[in-house]
Amino acid sequence: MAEPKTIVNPLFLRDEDLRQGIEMLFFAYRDFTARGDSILAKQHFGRAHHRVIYFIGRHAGITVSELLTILSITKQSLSRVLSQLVREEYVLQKTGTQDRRQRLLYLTDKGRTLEQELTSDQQMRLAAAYKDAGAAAVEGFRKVMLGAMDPRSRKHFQATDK
Amino acid sequence: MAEPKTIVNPLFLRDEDLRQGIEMLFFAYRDFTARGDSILAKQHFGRAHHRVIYFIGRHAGITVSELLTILSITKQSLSRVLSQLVREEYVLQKTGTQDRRQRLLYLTDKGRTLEQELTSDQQMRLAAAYKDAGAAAVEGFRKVMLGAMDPRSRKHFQATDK
DNA sequence: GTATTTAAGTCAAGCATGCTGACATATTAT
DNA sequence: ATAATATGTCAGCATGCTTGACTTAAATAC
Repeated sequence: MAEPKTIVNPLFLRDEDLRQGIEMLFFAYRDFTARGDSILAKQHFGRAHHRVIYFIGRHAGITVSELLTILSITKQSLSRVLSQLVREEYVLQKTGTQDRRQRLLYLTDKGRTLEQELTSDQQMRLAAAYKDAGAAAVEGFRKVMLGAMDPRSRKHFQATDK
Repeated sequence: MAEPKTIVNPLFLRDEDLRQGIEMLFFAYRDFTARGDSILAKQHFGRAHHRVIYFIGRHAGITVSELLTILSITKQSLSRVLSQLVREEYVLQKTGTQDRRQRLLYLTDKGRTLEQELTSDQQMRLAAAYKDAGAAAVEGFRKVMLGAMDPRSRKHFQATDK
């Protein structure tokens, strides 16, 4: 306690404060995704399936390459997950009309049902946190989260904003 | 667009608002960990090594079972990572004095150097986000994050608080 | 109209992270 | 002496991500 061991303190923020922030991200993200993981495990799916289903649900008609960009993974990684979801009829592919090379992705009814099950759990969890924290806190949460992500990710929240 | 497809709207929070929150967690967490992942990949380590090094650095002398509790993984999963870190001299094990069954874990100098490299990147990132957002926003961020995690995780931030 | 680029898919191999189950050893507690 | 606890280990399995090398079909450029 006598000697501060960190000289790196650029903004009057203590090492301790920043470590708490780091840990909050770790614990919140882990706990936030745990329930979905266990739902998915029952149908032999993983978190990757959740992300794919989520973003197809969010952006119906998204192309494969757009999805790759959002997820920042390789097409080989996506391929295994996506082809499983198509094979088991959670996702439907339609050939693009403008560009017939594209495969536009949509959720089937079955896919939408699963998406809702997964997403609504996270929504309820977040809604409860938002409610407890209050509107001002939510605005602060959004500001910090936007600041913590890459500018490239931040763009997802600009056009989509209310 | 005529039919609202989500009836679940318990707190006057729109589906859209909650989805943005979900996505913010996804993007922020991913971007937040990406740099560390790439540093670790160079020494053939992964994110699991980071977490172990981080929490040993944070709680010098932590026991294996305490570490397992924090990380919420099995001892078999930890074992692989931990024994690597011990073998490559990032982590040092000392037999407990009170209970000689325990292995108290400490970072070596080499471990502390790596820990600093990994953590300082995240600290700088978070410090910048905190600074841009302002003190009130940081308090809001903390409130929401605490609300989003499990009560069990929340406990980590109670005793440790300023 | 041929050549190039682009969108998507596939095969193969490799590594990291997690899991379950089954034991083994040393030490502490009853 | 026996039981419980802390730690470690072996084996096997699923998942998720990677790089690299190709293929096919369609659009675009020259």
